[in-house]
Amino acid sequence: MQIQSPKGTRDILPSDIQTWQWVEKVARSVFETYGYQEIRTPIFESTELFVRGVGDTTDIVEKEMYTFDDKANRSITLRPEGTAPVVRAILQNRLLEGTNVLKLYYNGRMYRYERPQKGRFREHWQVGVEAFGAAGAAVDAEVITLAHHFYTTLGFKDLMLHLNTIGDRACRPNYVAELKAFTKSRLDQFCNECQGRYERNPLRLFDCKRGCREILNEGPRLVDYLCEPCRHHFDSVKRYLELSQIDYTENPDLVRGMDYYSRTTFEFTAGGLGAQNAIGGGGRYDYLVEELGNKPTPGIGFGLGVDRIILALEAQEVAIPTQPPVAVFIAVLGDEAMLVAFQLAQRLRLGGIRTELEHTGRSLKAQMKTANKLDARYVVILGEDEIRDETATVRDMETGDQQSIAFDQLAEKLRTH
RNA sequence: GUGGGUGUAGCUCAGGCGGUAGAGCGCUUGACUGUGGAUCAAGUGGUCGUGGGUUCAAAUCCCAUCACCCACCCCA
Repeated sequence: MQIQSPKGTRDILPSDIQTWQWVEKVARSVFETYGYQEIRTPIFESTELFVRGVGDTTDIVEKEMYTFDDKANRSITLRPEGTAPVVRAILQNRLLEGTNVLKLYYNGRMYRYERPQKGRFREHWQVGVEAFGAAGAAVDAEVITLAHHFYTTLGFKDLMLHLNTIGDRACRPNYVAELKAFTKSRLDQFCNECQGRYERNPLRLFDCKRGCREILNEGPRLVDYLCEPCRHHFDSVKRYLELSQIDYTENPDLVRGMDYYSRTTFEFTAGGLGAQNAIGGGGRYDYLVEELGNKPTPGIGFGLGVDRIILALEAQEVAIPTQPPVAVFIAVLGDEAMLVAFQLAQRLRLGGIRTELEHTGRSLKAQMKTANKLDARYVVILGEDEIRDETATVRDMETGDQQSIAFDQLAEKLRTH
């Protein structure tokens, strides 16, 4: 039996790599434009970080983590998300000390033990940003603007922004209590799963894709329970977005999967992805730093799924800038020519020209075919005549023109093209 | 964890009423003794996912198993 990659993992092949590199390049470039610096954290962490950070009643922690004991019986978990590790890192390295606002971005693989489907993998790539130290609504809007900037730079056509607020410590408990009371009186009308949600995390009732959501239309609305500061914060975020001319839909159902969120939550969805259509999301987490043992520090961030973004770009047929793998192909005829070709190739490469040469000694016709398939702009032909005259025959594959160029001028001539 | 679908050549897929395995693309070679993209021709290529059963005979029927895909759950 052939050994296969583990379920839910996959190889990113050379034929796809330019798309990946492009998405990563755009992310870096946009994030740095907004003043973010990269941070890299370990791919595994102490299990406790996620239990405390993400929340022990969340699905991620309850059933989706890759957790194991190391040889010294420490409980280790492959990171399922990026925010908690970043918070751990800034606390451990005292990055908040002496800093006003700290802006970081990351790019890495995340691990969740879930049943794979379209746009969902056990190993997936996320890029994200985190901003610490600013409590004002302008930062919320800035992060959302950054995300929007990123998606539109990539060329997304079919993009939607969903926006919500989930209140804070002052007002959310009141609302949750009302919601529970409302739900309890008609619990028998809810599906089995929602009855479980009622126990564990009532806000998740809004996630139900069956009929239960209907029942809640009659129930209490979070917007009616927001405290004054939360209401004002939300209004400000919306005003900033309107100033930036970013369209959004208020979506009161948007409750995110981690316990650490407060106030603003948002999510971007894209067409062409099937059921898993969220290509990024985030929110404010003003209590997370405190939860992980430091003095209270406001924070907000968002993460985007690279795998899904690439699927959506393909579905939306967005053109991706690519370059041919080689610029110059050296066609070689005979063993003598090979000795010369090897040296010439090295000279071109030292000159920064992407160069490939024939390694299997086929007919010139076959070599031309290969050069064509590689989309090389030039073919340098080396046979007996060329060796004798120390002059290469250079063919422009676009125009079909051919000329003779002395060996010692080759690098310079080809570079200027 | 639950449901449905699919596994045949490197890739995309036919064949399915049991009777020695097919196409297109790719790759190699040739038509064109040192010149690509087009055309034509020849060649290359498969323990028909795996194991078992029925049968004179199984890619085809039956059972089991594995893998992948899609959906639920949840999320990126």
